[in-house]
Amino acid sequence: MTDPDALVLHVDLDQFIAAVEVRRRPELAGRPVVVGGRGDPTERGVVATASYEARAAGVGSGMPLRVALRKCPDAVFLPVDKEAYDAASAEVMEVLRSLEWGGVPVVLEVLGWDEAFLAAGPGAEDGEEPETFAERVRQAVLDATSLTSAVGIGDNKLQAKLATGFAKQKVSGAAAPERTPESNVGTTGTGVYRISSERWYDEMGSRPTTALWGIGARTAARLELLGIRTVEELARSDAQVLAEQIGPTTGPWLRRRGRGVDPSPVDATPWVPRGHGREETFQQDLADWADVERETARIARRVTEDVVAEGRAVTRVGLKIRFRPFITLTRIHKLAEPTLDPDVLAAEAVALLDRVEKDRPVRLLGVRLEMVEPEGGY
DNA sequence: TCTGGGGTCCTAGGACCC
DNA sequence: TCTGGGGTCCTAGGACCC
Repeated sequence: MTDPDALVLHVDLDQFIAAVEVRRRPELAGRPVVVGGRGDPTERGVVATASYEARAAGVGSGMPLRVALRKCPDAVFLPVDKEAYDAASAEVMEVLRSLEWGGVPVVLEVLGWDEAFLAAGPGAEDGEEPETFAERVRQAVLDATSLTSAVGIGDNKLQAKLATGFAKQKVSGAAAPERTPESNVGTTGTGVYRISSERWYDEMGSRPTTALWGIGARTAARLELLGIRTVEELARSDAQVLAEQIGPTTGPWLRRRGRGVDPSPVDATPWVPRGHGREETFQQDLADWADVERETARIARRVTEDVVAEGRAVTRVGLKIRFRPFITLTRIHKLAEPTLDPDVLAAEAVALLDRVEKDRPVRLLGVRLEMVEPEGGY
């Protein structure tokens, strides 16, 4: 019998941003939709999400909007509407939070707009199989929000998260690229996938290390220098060498990833932000330093509003500046006294500009404000 | 065709103190 | 006069994720 205590589910909404846009504009269904920037594909900006139809034309997230326009001239381009996605996300999370598994409320860890981990709550009773529960999760979200999702099941968060990726391949993957998630609604067994510790190496062993959650191209390249290319090679690697070459914390962590081990619990503690920031890429580079100072102060005041809403004073002020062509610097300063005074914070941000060379046109400016730790810690 | 924006966490190195 | 080393704070940058 399956012990639900040992299991983790990961829920991931399909094409969340594009799906939210199509949901409120049904006439867009079936059309290529690209969401990004201010919705003008001739401006500087990149694709946040592309619908399946746009993906079929070669549009992918992170791609400059101008490139997306060239690849898919028929696409509908829409601006990023954060408030709409916040609201839709809250709808989804409320549905998930209300679910019971084994007769008790689930433990829900929200991971972003469109992702969450679920675990059985304390005292849950054995009974409903995880695959059955996973289908119930998808159906509940669909019924309440009209949004489709995939669910991964694993013995821990790492496995569940990776399983969701496989579930999505089953829905929209290479074998049937023309299928949409909608065509699978109601069909049992699609959009759900399970990985287990017993099957870990069968599923993951021969895949490149980048297939793991938390290993990107840079880390994969470093591992390759040590002769480690696949997940199984990472799992079998010398712990000593990894700790020496990669670091005493990150080395062992990477090796655990390779072995499919992830001891981190599903944690329902609400997220408390460390800070807030805003950055802006200008449509035209700023050549006049007076403009740079004015824009820095403006952004700093804007971020101050976000922080004031949080109610915790600022301890550190950070500046990010990107020059032409694409040279990025950061400067940060710890304040003598925590404050929420907009004038002080704007002045601190502008003062950081004196710590960079003022000799090139500015492409981007960003201000980040870090807050004092809340009472009781994070 | 130039390469977004909002976050977090880790590491390395310098300064400073004991 | 020289030397070693540990601990902590601070900053800059790297890496990753959604």
